[in-house]
Amino acid sequence: MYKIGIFSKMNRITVKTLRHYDDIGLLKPCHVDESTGYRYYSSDQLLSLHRIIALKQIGFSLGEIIEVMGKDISMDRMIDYLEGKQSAISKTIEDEQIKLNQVQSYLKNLKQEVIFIMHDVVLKELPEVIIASMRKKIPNYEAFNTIYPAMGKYMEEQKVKCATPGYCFTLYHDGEYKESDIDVEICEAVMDFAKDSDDVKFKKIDAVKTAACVIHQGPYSKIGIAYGAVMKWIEANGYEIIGLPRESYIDGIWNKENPEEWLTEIQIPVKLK
Amino acid sequence: MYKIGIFSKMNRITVKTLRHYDDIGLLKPCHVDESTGYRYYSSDQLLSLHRIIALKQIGFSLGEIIEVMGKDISMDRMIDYLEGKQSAISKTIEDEQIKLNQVQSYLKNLKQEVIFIMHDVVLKELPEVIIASMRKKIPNYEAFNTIYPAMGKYMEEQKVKCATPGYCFTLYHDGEYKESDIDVEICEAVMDFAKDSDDVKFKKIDAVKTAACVIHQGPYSKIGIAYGAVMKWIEANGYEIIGLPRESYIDGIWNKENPEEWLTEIQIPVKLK
DNA sequence: ATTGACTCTCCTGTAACGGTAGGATTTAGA
DNA sequence: TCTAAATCCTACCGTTACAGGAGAGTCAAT
Repeated sequence: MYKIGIFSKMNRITVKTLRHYDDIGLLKPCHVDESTGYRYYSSDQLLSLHRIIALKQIGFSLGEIIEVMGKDISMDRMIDYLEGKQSAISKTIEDEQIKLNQVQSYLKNLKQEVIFIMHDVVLKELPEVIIASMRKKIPNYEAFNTIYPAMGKYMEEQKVKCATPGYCFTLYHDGEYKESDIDVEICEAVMDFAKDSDDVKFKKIDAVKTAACVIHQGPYSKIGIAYGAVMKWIEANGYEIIGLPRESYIDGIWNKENPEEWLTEIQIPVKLK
Repeated sequence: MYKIGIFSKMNRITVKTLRHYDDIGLLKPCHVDESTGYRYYSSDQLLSLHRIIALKQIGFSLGEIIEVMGKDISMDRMIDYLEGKQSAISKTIEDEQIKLNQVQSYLKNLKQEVIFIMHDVVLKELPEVIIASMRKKIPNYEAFNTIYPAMGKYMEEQKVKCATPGYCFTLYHDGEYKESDIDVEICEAVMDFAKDSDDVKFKKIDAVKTAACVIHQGPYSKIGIAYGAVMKWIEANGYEIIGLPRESYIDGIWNKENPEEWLTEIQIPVKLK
């Protein structure tokens, strides 16, 4: 029969921890003095404690340890538990590996000192949405000024409600950068389907599990820098592009006078290579 | 100016989280209505939020994010931070890899069903201690009965105090298992140095950073099973032995009549290969 | 009897929110 | 214009596995 201090030293575990295990019912002392409340442990309990520590080392939570130690657990059940742990651990390793890549690409960027305005790349999910879309070949970028109003007008006529928050983006269908005859599709998230017109079509687009996103601040003429940053990031972090990039408009001519304040988010569907 | 709900949807982040960031001063809404307390965000803040999410994704704590975003942090400082993260992440990956190995070796054991009594292997540190030791060649295992009392007697004469908790163990110096002429060293942790005798020597032994430990319950004749279990574990988990195994006596003839209740801990200094 | 080493319970704090309660406000539809 | 639904607010508790500390009681040796 050992007092708590000595028992704690025998196992290189703190007194606090032993008391905690008592509190939660994981390891009750074999005897507690009624008048003083002193806890007394026996050497048998070293075995239990040993087991507890072993399970903790392989990532079991205390709750799980109570479960597997409390009742005589069947071997199959134990195997299930362990296999659960196995995949959980594998997952964390993968996740940490992804983080590590990201940190390293940040470091590389910072050290190269090429870009002073950092573009923070974030991975996020894009939900499924219903969109009104209009695909056109336009002669040049100026022509945006004509097609956006056209779609807006049609939607107003049809009393189509836009989604909240607004989500309005452009897809570029050309494989390459072009300055003329650009094949663009402008899209706006809506609440529900409506009648298609010759120009405006309604369709549902699937959710995107992972998209690499950056925000570009400033006029569209400088958006190339942001594109460059994401592309570099995607390359550096071992992802590949699996869909058309979206240019989502947050702030622009419609609500901000100063082009330096315009905000656009580039969203590129990706997956790990 | 967006209300919290819409702003949360724009970023796929919960309202709770935004309120939390407000509370801790990480991202204050650009305007708060004085009478209603309603929070209003501007699209500028998307940029900040984006950055916050990016930093979180690479493992920054909110506290750290406040630091790096609050004041204009120098690039060198940022590099320091990132390098810190880098090594932290590498460390977790290593640790998780170790866990994974352990889980897998458990699974292998369980599925083979060879051993029904599980031996839980625990890694722990062994502290530096001063010991009284007596190294002898003994003709057979029976002879332990003679040498232990001999050392005990000398220590009593010299009024040497044993350490608390008691730590008494045997080192086997033979490379191989032998049944006769066994080269053993019996050791007992003491409080301080004392005068050496011909037989009994005092010395300090270094701490062991990592030792693989199992507890064996039962008579010494069956301790081989426990040895087998640790050895197998060490092999399976990619460790190698870097010192003499210690057999530490917890319960034995001196306090338990029934040999089935005896407890012995095997401690083997190891390191990752 | 005193001192110092242990021990006890109880309370608070950690990180990053999630859940819920109870009440105020805004918006949409009738 | 009225009501109901949606949205918002603050405030408090719960999560994990303990650590730290306060204040008080206990034990062994001098």
